[in-house]
Amino acid sequence: MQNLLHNLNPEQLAAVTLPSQSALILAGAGSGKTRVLTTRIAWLIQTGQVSPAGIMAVTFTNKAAKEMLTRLSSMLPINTRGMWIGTFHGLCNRLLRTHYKDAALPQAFQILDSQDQLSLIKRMLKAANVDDEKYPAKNLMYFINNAKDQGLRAHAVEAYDPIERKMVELYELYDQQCQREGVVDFAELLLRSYELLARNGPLRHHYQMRFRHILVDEFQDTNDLQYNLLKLLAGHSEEGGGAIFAVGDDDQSIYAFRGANVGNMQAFERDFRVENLIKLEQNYRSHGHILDSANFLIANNTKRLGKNLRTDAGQGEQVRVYEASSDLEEAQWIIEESKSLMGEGLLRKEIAILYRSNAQSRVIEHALFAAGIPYTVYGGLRYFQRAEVKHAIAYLQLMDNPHNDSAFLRVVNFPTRGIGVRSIEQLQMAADTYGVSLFAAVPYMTGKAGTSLGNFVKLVESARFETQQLALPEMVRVVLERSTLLDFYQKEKEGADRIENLEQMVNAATQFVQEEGFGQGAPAHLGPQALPQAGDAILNQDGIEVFDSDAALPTVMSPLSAFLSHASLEAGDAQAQAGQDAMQLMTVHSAKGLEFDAVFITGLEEGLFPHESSARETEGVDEERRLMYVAITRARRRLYMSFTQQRMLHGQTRFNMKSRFFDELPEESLKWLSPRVQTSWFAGRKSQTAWDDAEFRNGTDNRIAQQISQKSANGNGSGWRVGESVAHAKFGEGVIVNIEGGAGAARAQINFGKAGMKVLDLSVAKLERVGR
DNA sequence: ACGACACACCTTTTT
DNA sequence: GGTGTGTCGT
Repeated sequence: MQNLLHNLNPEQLAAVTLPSQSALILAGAGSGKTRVLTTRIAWLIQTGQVSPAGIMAVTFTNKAAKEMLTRLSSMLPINTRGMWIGTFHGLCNRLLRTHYKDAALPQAFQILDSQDQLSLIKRMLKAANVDDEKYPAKNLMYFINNAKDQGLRAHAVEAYDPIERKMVELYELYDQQCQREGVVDFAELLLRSYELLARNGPLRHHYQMRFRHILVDEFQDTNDLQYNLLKLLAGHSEEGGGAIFAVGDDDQSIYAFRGANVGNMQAFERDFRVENLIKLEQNYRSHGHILDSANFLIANNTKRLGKNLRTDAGQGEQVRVYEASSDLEEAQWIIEESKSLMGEGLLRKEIAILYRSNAQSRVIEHALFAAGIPYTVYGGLRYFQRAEVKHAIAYLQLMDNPHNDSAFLRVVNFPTRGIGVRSIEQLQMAADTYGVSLFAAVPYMTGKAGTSLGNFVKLVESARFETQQLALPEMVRVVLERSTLLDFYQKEKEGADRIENLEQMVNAATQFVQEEGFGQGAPAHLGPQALPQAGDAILNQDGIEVFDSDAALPTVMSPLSAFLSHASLEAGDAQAQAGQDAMQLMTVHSAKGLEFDAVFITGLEEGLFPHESSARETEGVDEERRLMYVAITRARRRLYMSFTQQRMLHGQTRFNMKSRFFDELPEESLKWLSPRVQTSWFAGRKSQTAWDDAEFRNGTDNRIAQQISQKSANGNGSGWRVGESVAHAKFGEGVIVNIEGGAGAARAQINFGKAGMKVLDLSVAKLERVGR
């Protein structure tokens, strides 16, 4: 035990060893939050306060769950299998699989990912003859998911106008369709679990008694439904329910747009009468100037629980700020700075380039590519989302649950087998009239269409029959061949990668079977536990029946069903250029939870960061500021910030002012690098030794050349320059967007931000240069 | 059934 | 600017 608690600071130690009551841990960035969470679990078990089966730990991502399991098993020599550690969705899946009957789901229910959900909605709208101009599928999807995230079924949604009433109606229809197909969307996993526990007293009681300790990571990201589900699981303390150990950071709440409710932290304090609020403010990550910047900035937010990070590391270096003339030049600057960082011995993978929106990555990628620097971009297409993989999965889905219409439509004519849109239309009509799935409607079809559709059905059924006795990996292999997917891509010119991905699926299945214990022997159990396990309860009329051996697992769930839910819940990594030392490009959102020696925060401009669409909402800018806070706190030793005068976005050149966040940072922690470009772009360029002319001419983009001509055109007698920052007595600070007319009669269009866009006569208006 | 073209979209993301 | 989707013509 000494070992476990060794090296914890006083606050961490206090948190880890709290009594068995609900507690809120306010854990700042880099304060060792995961360590506290896992040590708490280990300590509870080691001191005999709880058995592994009494632990539930919830995270938001599979990555976080895995990390927790890995660390835990290195701390304790115990089988983590009895614990429920996983994502909200993963654990809800486990619950629903175990109690599928009570949840009114078919045993082989399948999970729709967002793509499938959207296609189901589109299909439904078409079948119901709904005007998709008036009710776009995406809006409806948003509407439905929002309602579900708040725990509302269609009948409970309040509609205030005819449009909303119709949406509610379609929501109801959607749920019916899902039920018919035996599929659930992501939000449904949670809502169905909530309803199951809310309605089923004995079951609720069972789990309340079982989970003595529920630990929640990133609590600030919970939505209303997740919070209510936790409340239900923990029960009231008077009833002797378990304790919730919530760890979160209100300053890092950046997911309000997807329903997260920071208010849950205060609600939790109130609802659970939290007596133990512990703040972890000791930061083990960043140097002083970086931390000062973060603290200074976030102090501008009201409505905080209040927290100030401190570090024992020295002040370190100042934050370096750079004003670029354009997005291209910004990219070039990043490359020069990175090169010198690497010259200092920094690994490429220790350098991160962050941006607010994905669209910004292109210019940077382009420049990195031209400079021959290896890089990886986060947020690409995941393994299980690739078209060819989804096709193969669809065949497997049909074998496990033929009523999944999304799967049916995806592959009924892929590879092509002469089943056209007409046949599908007819089949759809038949399915509608008889109220059955497309698969089940096939026997009603006659003629040529009937024959070809019948053959498809036969294909699926024979594949299912033939693979019944096979282990999952072999089953996958057979399906790849029987579906003729492999043949199809063999003939494709660019099919090599796709074939490789398909073959990769056999490996994925092998690995899955091993990790989840469907094979023989005791598995090394590290995967997130999305499945019912030995020790989980099944409730029947007589009471509670408990699995006592792994042998009981297959009766709850076939390996195939398990694998399919794994594929939906864990989309897999984006293309893993594993092991490669490459610079890291990502949005600020996806950087959350990561850390790097050096970080570039780019595009710090009004309208971009903070993003213009956030300015309208009252809470919007606060969330942008938290986002900036997250960005700053990613850096260990070196932090760079940049903004540009001119940027190409959505095919248009925009002139933005520097971000308001610069005014919220401590001046003494910033080091403004002198801009290369001020009065003359060309002169500025020439002074840069790093840019030789060859590089310039073969450069990343000939837009640079265009800029020169533009500059010289504008750099006429007016004395002012497009992109230049100016100050006006009444309108405040602004940026020159355009200059019209010649010397003497020049007028400038100026973006004053809050004061709006103005056109001023340069010979009259009193403008001052804002230079750095 | 497939390729060509027009058109709309464009903040952030996990499950 | 770029991508992805939808419709049309062959």
